[in-house]
Amino acid sequence: MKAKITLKDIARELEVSISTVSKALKNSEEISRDTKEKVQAFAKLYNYKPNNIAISLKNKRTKNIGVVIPDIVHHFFTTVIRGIEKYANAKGYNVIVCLSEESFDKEVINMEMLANGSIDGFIMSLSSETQRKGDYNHLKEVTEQGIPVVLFDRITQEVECDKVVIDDELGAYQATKKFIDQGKKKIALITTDDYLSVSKERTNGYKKALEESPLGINTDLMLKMDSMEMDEQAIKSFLNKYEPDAVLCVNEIFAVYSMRLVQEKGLRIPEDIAFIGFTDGVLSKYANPSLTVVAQHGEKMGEVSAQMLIDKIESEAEEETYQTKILEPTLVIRDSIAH
Amino acid sequence: MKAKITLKDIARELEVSISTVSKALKNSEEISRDTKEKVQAFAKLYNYKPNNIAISLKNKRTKNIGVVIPDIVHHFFTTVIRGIEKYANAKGYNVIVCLSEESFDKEVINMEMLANGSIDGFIMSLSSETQRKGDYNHLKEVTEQGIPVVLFDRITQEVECDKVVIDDELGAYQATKKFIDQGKKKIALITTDDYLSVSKERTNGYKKALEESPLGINTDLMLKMDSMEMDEQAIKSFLNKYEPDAVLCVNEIFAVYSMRLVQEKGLRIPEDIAFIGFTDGVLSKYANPSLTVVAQHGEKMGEVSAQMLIDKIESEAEEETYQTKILEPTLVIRDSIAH
DNA sequence: TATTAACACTAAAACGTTTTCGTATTATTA
DNA sequence: TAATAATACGAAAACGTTTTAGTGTTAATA
Repeated sequence: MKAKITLKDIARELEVSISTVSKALKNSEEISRDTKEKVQAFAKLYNYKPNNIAISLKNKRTKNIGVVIPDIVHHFFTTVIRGIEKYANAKGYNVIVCLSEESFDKEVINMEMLANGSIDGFIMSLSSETQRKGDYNHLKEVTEQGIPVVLFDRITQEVECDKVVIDDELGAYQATKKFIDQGKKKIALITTDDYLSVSKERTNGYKKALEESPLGINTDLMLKMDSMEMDEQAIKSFLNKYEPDAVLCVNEIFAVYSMRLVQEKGLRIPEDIAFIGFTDGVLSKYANPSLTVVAQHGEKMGEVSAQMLIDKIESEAEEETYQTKILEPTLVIRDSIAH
Repeated sequence: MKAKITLKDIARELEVSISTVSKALKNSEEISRDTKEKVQAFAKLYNYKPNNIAISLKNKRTKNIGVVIPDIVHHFFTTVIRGIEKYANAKGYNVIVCLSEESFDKEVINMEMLANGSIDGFIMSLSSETQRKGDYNHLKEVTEQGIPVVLFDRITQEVECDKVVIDDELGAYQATKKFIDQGKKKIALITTDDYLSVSKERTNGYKKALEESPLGINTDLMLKMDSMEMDEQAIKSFLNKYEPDAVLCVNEIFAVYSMRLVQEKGLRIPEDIAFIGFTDGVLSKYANPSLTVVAQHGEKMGEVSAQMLIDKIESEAEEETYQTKILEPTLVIRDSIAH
């Protein structure tokens, strides 16, 4: 086992001072060519690499980004992480991932753990419990300490920081409009409770499109699930009772499961009943029929978030100006609707 | 913006030395009750939290774990991360996630980046390129430095370290056996090239089961794809040409896609042709029909990996003894086979 | 020849902790 | 009363860097 070599070791071996070694490795003008060559050769030979922790302590920059998300076993979040990782890595940053598991307490604990010097900034999406409680003090404390934060997807207006969202309302609006244009008459919505910012937006878009149309809003056709978890029975009885000819679902799973239910009843997709979901994950692609979805471009979202955060981290200026970036969703047309 | 308070700040305010503050906060016997109360009250008031970086530098422990995986947009890896995160977090460790994107170079760069003090140990699964090249010097260097490594799932025997795998051979064996017992006669395998350790094991299990049966091995019935990526045409012509009555696939996607193909041809699942896949992800659960799979228990694998790693990190002893844990897969029976 | 400039290098502080060792003050014992 | 022990605290080193402010030597200038 060969331990890592330090500046001190090199200095001792070469009988120069630590500062000389440090400067020589940085190719400083102050050091003679001879010494530089000697030091650099030695460093290379013994594979010297500066200790990240020491550097972090010195310049109060860790080159780490903290990412706090509710759940990692979710295609959308997973693509966001990939986007963050891609951009951050290119900029020399590492990504520390913490999962809140939709719990307020875990979110708080994770943030506190990281806020004590471990990271230069946060990228996060709020847990459902946090959004339900509406308690954002942990976020406020962090921003007050001067640690930059970027919120994405599940955001709140109560914290002043950079934000990245997709236009969920627009996505739902476009999807609903599509149904209307295709002559669907009983357009249903399967969503979750409004405490999730995204569900709310999507519901708004759905309503808006219907309001603008001759169809108008029929609240009977709106099913609100208690959580993102599947309640198979609720969906089953809803579909049987109201027999919609089009269904917009706020995620993939609701949609795919609903498709299976109506297929078992002998209905044809999309002729008898059409489906559009949210999130362009594996499920949509490989479902039978494949599912038309409002794509959220998670990877793009991750990249944008990382870019905004790193810009803030690296900007000297202490500007207190924050922006919200709104990404446009796209409708990915597949076989669950006519085309 | 209120900056973080340090020991020095408290010492100055309270007109005591830094050491006194440090000890007081640790409730040291050396310090008088009066002073301790004073210091602790002050610290609480100003929300003092020790700086992680300084502590890391001091005791050469970062309480960070580096996780290097080929891809995060994969249900299996995602569940492993969750398992790691869960265990690590409970032990006070953070998880730094790096993606190799199946690239050897990225794997090397990521490891080098983290190995310079940022982490106390690695948990990783090899990129396909690394397995193909068979170059494990980056791993060897790290272990030689005394940094503990745990390899999971995609492992190699050429590096001495702890390992966690599921018994892929057994999983494939059991699945194939299931087909045989159900009277299937033309049992096909859709796999990838053997450079992936897991594909190899699974192929072995498939062969073993057939060898033991009257059916024997028919290499015509084994389709090797070039990579984990879908090649729809290859699968299509394979299924059309050999018309198997049972198919074992090394992942979900191959299976779900194949099921759709045969359904389009009018075959009934599982009567005419049955399917079993690997990885118990969302696809299997929501496919139509739902897919029987060999579950890999990713979360368990993550937990076990984290436990092995943290044990090594925290064990004083410099024992050079490594173990390989083999987890048993389970067959999750769903509608793609008779039952 | 005396002064200045250029060169090549070193000492030391700083980042924020922890910890060992030392010491002044008071209390206890012989 | 003198020696010793207990108490409560501080100084300083250490972790591995970076960087500022010197410093001694040689070369160039007046």
